[in-house]
Amino acid sequence: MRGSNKQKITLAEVAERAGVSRSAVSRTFTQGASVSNATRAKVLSAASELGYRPNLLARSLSTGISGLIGVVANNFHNPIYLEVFDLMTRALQALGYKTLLINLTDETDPDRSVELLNQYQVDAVVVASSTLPLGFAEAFSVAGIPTVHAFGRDNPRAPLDVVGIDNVEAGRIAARRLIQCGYQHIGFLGGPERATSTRDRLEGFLDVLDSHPRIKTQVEFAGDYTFEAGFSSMAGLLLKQPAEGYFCADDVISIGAMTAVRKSERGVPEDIGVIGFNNMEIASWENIRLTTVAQPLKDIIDVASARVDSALKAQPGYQPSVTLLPCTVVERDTLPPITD
Amino acid sequence: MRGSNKQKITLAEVAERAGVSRSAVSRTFTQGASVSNATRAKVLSAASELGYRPNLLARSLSTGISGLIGVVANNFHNPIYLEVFDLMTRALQALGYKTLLINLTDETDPDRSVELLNQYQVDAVVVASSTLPLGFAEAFSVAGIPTVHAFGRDNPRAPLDVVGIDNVEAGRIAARRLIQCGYQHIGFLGGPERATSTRDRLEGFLDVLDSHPRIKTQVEFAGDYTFEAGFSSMAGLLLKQPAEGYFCADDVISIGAMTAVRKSERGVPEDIGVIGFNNMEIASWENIRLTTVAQPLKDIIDVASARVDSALKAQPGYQPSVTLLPCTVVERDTLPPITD
DNA sequence: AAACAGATTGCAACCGGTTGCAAAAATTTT
DNA sequence: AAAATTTTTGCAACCGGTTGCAATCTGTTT
Repeated sequence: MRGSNKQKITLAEVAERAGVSRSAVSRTFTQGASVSNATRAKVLSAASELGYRPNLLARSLSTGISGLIGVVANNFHNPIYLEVFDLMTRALQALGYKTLLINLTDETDPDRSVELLNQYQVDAVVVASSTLPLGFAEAFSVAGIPTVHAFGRDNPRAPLDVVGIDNVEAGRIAARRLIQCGYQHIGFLGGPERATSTRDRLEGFLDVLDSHPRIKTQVEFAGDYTFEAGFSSMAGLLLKQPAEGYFCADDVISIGAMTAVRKSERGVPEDIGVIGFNNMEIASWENIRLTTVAQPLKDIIDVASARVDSALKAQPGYQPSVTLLPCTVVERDTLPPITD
Repeated sequence: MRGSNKQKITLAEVAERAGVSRSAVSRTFTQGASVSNATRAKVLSAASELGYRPNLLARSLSTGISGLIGVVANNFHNPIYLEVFDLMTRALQALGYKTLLINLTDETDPDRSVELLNQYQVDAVVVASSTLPLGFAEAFSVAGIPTVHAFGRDNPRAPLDVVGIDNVEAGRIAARRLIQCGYQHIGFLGGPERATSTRDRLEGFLDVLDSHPRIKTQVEFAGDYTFEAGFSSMAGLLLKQPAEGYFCADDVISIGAMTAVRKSERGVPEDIGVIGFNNMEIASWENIRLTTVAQPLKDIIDVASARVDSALKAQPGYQPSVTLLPCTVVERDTLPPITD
């Protein structure tokens, strides 16, 4: 007895059962269409007896609206993205959209992605990545797909909606916090050198340090957002002349770096202070307690999904905008307490 | 100059340009349809000049195949799911499917999910969760949607495709490994008590220990797959009479537990040994080096997606099957080396 | 009661594809 | 070269909805 394979019931069947036209049925299921209460009632009861559900794909054919939002990602190793997916799917679902999750890890050709998104008639796409080449978001936008770039940055080449953090300011915040510790030698241990997020943070970082000419600065890049990269970069630094405190590009890198420091018989924060980035869950663990710069994840997602929504309901004159949200430092135990 | 809003081009336009019928165009874009090379060539060139891409949603209307696979999840806090999503999207994409990611965190009513999946005409759904109530997978299957439950277990109530690990055997493996350490008092620090995965592992665990009546056993449940839960459960255990070695339900719980142990001035593995579960990336970190039971994530996903594929191409007599893959322990530094 | 406005309804065309069928064309057989 | 067969092609209907338009049905207004 293989499951009661429910036939899909269609509009026409409901119409017949309710003794009305197909239009009537359609209208009772579309917002703001004109149906009398009498027929609506007939239709509704027929529909529920039959268990009718409109076929949204068929509907999309006439309306041109699929309700599908492409969520494009290429970094499935940074744990914050799990939270991003959680928040994003829920936000989109709450607005009545569905998430088409596109993994671009293996993809290098923007046009192929455009094709893919187009074939599925996504209404919009949100690029959730700070590492995807800008060409992708650009290509989506040029192809006429409303695009919002979450965790992105202003891109003068293509005007598109951007929601992210102010990485330059984040770099400044970290630099100021390290200066507050009284350090005379401060290090920047960045992520991949080419990533714009890395470059922006470095810019802000150096910006602040420029006005403190006495403080020595050191700049280094971990190739990767991994423990291993943080560990080995720091191990290398320790062989030379390490700084007194480091701003690391990421919490995972920070933990790798801290592990290297401690392995060398030095203490964190006694000998070397560390401030991380992202405020991942792990940063709060009792055995880590990493002082770190937090990005307002939920806000970013909320703004991004609201932006999608309004881009879709937009008037012809819709202009994309860029929103950069501020970061905050969350104090824990890997920097010495502030000496004021 | 707002992006060159490409109009979508349709079959009809290509047909006109190529000077053939719409059917001819359709046929050149469908596998195994009958078109002469001559017309195929004409169509193809017209199509590429115009930049035509078939609208897959429209196609799905006639073919009844949407190419959409619902991936249903409800646990966005366990880092392994990030890897699951990565592997799953890539596997599905490689087979030509698209992933509709459905977040059921807030959902308690199976029927509503069925409705949602049905409205989008998903061809199949893979439930990627060991904690989603069985009623969901069951409801999908009953509604006639081919369902494969990844990370699930055999469910006698509804015959559906299951791919997961043998949790009972995993419990046995962990127990045997702890016994090898020569411990006379062994503990099971499980996840949520109601979860079937917890219960299955406990069953296997006790199964092995039953044949070692001299060994004392202790059973405790962390309410949650979190650091905090592991930490506080272990802290509680330490106040009483802790066992010599513990099998923890999860790597994160393990790390919480280890942290509690160390905070109490005891050593891991000298005083208390720990074996975890999942082999998450973090388990291999230099400062953790957790001995743990690994589940074959990639294999599970590969089998699950292959199962989806074959369920869709299946002959009428298709029978769902359950596949339970074996786990292996990966040795690191939180259990004393095996004394043989 | 007649004239009018507004609300409701069904018809039919359309969204962008697929596909059974019969006619036309190309190829093979006799 | 005619007949038989196979391949290719276009017509038209269909997938499951939506929607402009004109016709019908209400309820008002005078």
